Amino acid sequence: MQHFAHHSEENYLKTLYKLENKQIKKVNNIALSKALELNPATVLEMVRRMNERKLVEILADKTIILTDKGKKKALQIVRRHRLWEVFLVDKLSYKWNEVHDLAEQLEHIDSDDLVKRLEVFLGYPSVDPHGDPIPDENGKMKKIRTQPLTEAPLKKKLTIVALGNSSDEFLKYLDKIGLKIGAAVEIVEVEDFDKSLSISHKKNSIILSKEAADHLLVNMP
Amino acid sequence: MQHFAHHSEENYLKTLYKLENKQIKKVNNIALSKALELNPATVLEMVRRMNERKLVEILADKTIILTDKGKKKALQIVRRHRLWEVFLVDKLSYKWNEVHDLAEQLEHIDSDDLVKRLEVFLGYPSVDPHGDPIPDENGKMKKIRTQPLTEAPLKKKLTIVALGNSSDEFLKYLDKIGLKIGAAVEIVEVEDFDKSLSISHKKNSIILSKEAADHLLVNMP
DNA sequence: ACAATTCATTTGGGTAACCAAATTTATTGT
DNA sequence: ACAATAAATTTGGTTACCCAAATGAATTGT
Repeated sequence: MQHFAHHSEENYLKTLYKLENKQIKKVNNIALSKALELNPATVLEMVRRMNERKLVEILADKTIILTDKGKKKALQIVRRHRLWEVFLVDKLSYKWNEVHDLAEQLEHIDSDDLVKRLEVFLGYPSVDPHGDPIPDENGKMKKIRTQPLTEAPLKKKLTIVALGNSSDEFLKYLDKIGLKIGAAVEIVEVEDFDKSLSISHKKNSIILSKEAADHLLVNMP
Repeated sequence: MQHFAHHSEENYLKTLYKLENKQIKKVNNIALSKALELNPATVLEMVRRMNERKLVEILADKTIILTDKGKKKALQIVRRHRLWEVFLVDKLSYKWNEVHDLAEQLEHIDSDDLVKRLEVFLGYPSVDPHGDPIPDENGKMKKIRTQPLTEAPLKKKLTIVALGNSSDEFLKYLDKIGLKIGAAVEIVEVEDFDKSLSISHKKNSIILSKEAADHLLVNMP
């Protein structure tokens, strides 16, 4: 009955992966500590252990980077996290913005077979409820190119693939007007005056402010 | 990012609950240690902590028993475990005998809401894949009375509700002859010579040895 | 009854994660 | 260049679990 192998380590890997991909700056001990909301001493200790396990490298300037091995593991966690999110939303009727903490727990369940079966059960989803792509078993992930709806071409079929803002207010607003990730839309017209957009969605016409449209990310072929 | 509150404690509670219900003997430190596969010193320490938390009582003769509070918590874990088992079998196509370890992990996911939604999603199952009843939110559980098929009455509609043996071989055998938990059967005849049974199932006739029938538990009204 | 066995308990350790506070080592603005 | 700032590191803890081995207490077979 041994519980959880390196539960924490997985959090470090995932956070490191996210920081490497999202930030411009190098990831140092302080940055990682802040992201993990842990004490720098704690993080330093852990990073050293992970270095010994060949999961990270510590460069001369103290930058912390994932090794290939670390990256692979990190992508596995990301994969689990996103698949569980799909499960929670598609099967248990959670909202997009409610699933993060639960997925954070579920991602640590240790079984590749389970994850594989989950993927099959969910019908091989390619993106999670936030529109982020789901890595395959080998950690390969399609880079999805997106653009804000405000920059997309008129009269083209577009799909909302992600949100630039996941605040409660925004999600509720989208709920109200009937839009969600995966929705097929088409820009009908842009109002010169205030840049508001008139779009069509399921035969309905919806008017969006420039601000709202800016946070709707659509596919870019 | 604080992980898991009292992950171990949940294992102690569940194990204690099972021992109290399955065993005739009083549960002492040694018995609990053996069941948990942990050192007696470890268990003693933990049991004391749980005593302080009012989850268990330590009687004068050193018997360890769950308090009402402890029992309630234990039943919650049992509920989670069994619901996850249903999920794994019904939705992810696992076999009855493959799900225990995974459910052991999943049962620690900390969210009552998730468990509730899971229950709804699974259609309010009343028993897990092994035929054990699933407690409701308040810990109430129907006691299912069972009897071996060998002791059940002839020519009555019976349902296989549990197995007296969960070995791989037995499960494979059942698979082969088309029987599983939930199956409706009826005893047609008992052979005097070797006590083998002829039963009907889905319009087919199946011959079972006494030994096999002994391990098939059916409902007892 | 009493030696043998079993159980309970104590003692002394161990590991994985965590922290605060002090210290050392850059880095940086003037 | 050099004081101020920031980052890295060290030191000395903590908690939750876990163990082996020694000791003490209770039970049991003969």
